[in-house]
Amino acid sequence: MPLDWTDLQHFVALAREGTLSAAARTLGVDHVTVARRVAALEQATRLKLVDRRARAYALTDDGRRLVQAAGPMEQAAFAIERSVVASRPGLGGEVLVSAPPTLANRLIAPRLVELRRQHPAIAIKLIGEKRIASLNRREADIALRLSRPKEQGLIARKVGRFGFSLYGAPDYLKETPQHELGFIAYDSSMDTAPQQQWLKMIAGPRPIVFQSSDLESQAAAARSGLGLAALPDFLGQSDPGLVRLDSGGGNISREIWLVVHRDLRRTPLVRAVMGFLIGCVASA
Amino acid sequence: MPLDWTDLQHFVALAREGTLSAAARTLGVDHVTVARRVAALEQATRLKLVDRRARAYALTDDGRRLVQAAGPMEQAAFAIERSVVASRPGLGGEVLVSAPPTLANRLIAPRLVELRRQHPAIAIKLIGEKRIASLNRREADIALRLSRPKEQGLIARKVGRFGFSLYGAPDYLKETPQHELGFIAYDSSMDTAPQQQWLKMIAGPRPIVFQSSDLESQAAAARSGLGLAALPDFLGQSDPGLVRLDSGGGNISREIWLVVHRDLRRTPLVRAVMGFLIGCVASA
DNA sequence: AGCGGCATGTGCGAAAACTCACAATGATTG
DNA sequence: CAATCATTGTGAGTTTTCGCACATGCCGCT
Repeated sequence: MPLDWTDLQHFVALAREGTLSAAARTLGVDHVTVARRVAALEQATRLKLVDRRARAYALTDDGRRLVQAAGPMEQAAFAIERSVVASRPGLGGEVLVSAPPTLANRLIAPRLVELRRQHPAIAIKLIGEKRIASLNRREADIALRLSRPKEQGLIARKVGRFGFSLYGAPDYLKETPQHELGFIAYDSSMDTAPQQQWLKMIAGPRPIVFQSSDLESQAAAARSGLGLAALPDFLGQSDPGLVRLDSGGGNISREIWLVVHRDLRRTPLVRAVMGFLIGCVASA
Repeated sequence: MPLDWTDLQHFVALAREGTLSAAARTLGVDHVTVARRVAALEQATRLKLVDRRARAYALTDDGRRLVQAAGPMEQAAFAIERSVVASRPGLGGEVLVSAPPTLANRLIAPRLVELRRQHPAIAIKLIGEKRIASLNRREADIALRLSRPKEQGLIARKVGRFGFSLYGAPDYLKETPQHELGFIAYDSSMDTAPQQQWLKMIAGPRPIVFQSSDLESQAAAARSGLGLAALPDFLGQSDPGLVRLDSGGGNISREIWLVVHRDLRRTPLVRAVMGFLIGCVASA
């Protein structure tokens, strides 16, 4: 009798995520279940697949071979999930949308009511995470990204652009001389982002007084008079507690890319949501 | 959360086998389980995948699409099973061998004891069926066939040849004039087999007095004096109750092919069994 | 060095899945 | 046309599987 495919599924998830807990999260089960199913697979194959180490599991040679053989199976499983979504008739069902947090909160979320009015049966699940969701693994059906993705099988389309400017509280700007201005930046994990490098260039020798991974926090800090933050114009312009400062040092802008998997691009449901998203970012 | 792979496995089995019962047999579960898992898959995908008809299930359009998408997944699963077998270390474990019934009974089974003496840890599961087992689906690890297979990924090697001759009981041959001889043949499902066509050519207008799908039955009938049967020489020669008749009309012989999947050909365990099988048929 | 976060292992209770046995239905065959 | 075979459907009982809660252990940070 054949191997249990669920055992394989759990094992592949463990191999990809590295830990029982992470694998359990992606599978929507308890970590104990993952451990049990992997043990079951080891017994069914009579192979030792993992070394139980303290903090994380390590695959044995046999385990690596099995994962390699199982890679195509997982890809096929993802293709099936996409096929299921693509088969959904009409304009009803759940669509997973991934977008950078600020885009999600400021441009999309406020206008979801419009979509719901037009297509009451569409339920959007909006994932506002900085981590780029994998469309291949169907962590999302549609994604908004700030750069063109390079992955296989994905269709990307430039749908908008927005500029960054320096924003601060009006009182702060009035009271503070140019050379004493403080700056608000991303944390160092974003050092490679263009807007971060642009901000640091503008700041020059002047101090960075606050770092946050979250743009909303930076905006709030700027609003309270802590310093200047590089914010998207769609965020800064609409905030009555902030004014735009002409930085003098040129401006920077980023593109917005709409990304969808090839398998889903013709699905009515997905197309409807894509149209809605384009409307959201066109105004930026 | 992702689809349950076991649901997919059961659905694919149902689609391939056509009935709940047959799918349940290949999966080693009860037919109720297959029905329940397919229902679960329908609920998870929110698609109607099968039409419950009286005698057998019929796939809907969505079901067919899903099966098509799942085909690669099943292929990958079979590849994994082969990979598991190929990973087995040393000369121990179970090997599934498929061979035509007579070859299995007469050439292989009597010599299994030799293999067991040489490699005590090898357990052979010998499947003596006329139906050709699929090596791709891992219904068998090694197969002996009477013709070269055309399937992808399989390695075939000619390992022997055996001739057919007419055999009958000595008394029957002495007492019966040539033109009154009766013949013993396969049933009509084997009409395309060369030995069957050869027998009918020899028989000419003379009657076929008995048909059986089983060579052993034909031999037994011939032994009892019912008529002449076309038997492999390795079978007829070793039977003291039968004598070979020079048919005059030329002879016929069939090749024996040893077939193994490419993924398994280098596995020590499989190689050992292959060597044993070659030894079995070389004497034919 | 102490502490917080994250990961794994264990025991138990609850829930779900599976098997078994039997009934019903429809197709095929003599 | 009856009978038989194979399949699907239903209900009951039992096994198994799963999730929760807690304990333990390791790493990184202060």
